[in-house]
Amino acid sequence: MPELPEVETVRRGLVPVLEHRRLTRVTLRRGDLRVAFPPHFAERLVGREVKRLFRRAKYLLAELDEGETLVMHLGMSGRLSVHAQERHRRLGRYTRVPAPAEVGRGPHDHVIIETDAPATIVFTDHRRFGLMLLLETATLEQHPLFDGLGVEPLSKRFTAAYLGKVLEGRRTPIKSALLDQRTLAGLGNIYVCEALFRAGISPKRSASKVDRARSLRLTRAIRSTLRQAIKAGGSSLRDYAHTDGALGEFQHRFAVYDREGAPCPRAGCEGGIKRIVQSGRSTFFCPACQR
DNA sequence: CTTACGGCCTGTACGC
DNA sequence: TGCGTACAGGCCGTAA
Repeated sequence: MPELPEVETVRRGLVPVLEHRRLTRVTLRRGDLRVAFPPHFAERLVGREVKRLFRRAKYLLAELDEGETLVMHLGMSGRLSVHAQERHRRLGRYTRVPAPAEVGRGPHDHVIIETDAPATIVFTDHRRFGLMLLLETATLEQHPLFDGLGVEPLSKRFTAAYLGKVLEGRRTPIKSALLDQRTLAGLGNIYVCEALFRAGISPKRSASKVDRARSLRLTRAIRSTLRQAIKAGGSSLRDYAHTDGALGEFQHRFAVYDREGAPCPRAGCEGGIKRIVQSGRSTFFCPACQR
């Protein structure tokens, strides 16, 4: 799935069942994701409290007590679904009624996390490009996964000046440079295509030849695209869904992505959307308005 | 150093 | 219907 807006939407869905909650049970159904689970992964999580749930690039991070952080990445096809458990009052005490037995029983359900919300969270990933790790909070930024990531595109540090600086001297096309998480953290193929269209920049333009005016337009286009996508709950194409199973809506607003042959949506433009392949990935753009 | 490419997995859509 | 091929939102290791 998931680029920044999708991961952010999932994060918001998980906050009520994770933040300031305790992990009561963790079950691993299979252990062969892109990165193997650390030893005793499940046992180490049980009983821990989640202090906050935040996002860096496309990573979801649950900061736990005792100085450790649970790192989650959804890869291409990962999903996190929340199944609320009921709380019944019986004999003056609250008794938990577990989620139905079929929850977490799918062939690609890898991890089941129960919390005292009470709720069951299931991590599903049929392509197994996702990962879950437990890392020390203090040295998180130095870990190879995070060391060298670019700035967050929705933070104050993301400015036209920053963009100009990180694109300087790069000989690769702007499309490829924006997909590189060291340039900017969190963009993927969809939102790069959409932002370049909004900024009127050709995906084939050399990154080093994105001038001042263009980098200003691009900065604004990236911010507006991401903000609107988050507001729409992300884009649901194949695997992506919210934690409650609802679908995102932003796919209905794509100007270029997956619209090969469609007329360019810009008023007054007679051109059509073209698809090309750049470093092995599909790029969609309007050759008439993107220069 | 930078950049390009293949591979990791499985599922789905499409053409014959 | 069945089969083969291409492709999919990410990332990493290797090679040039």
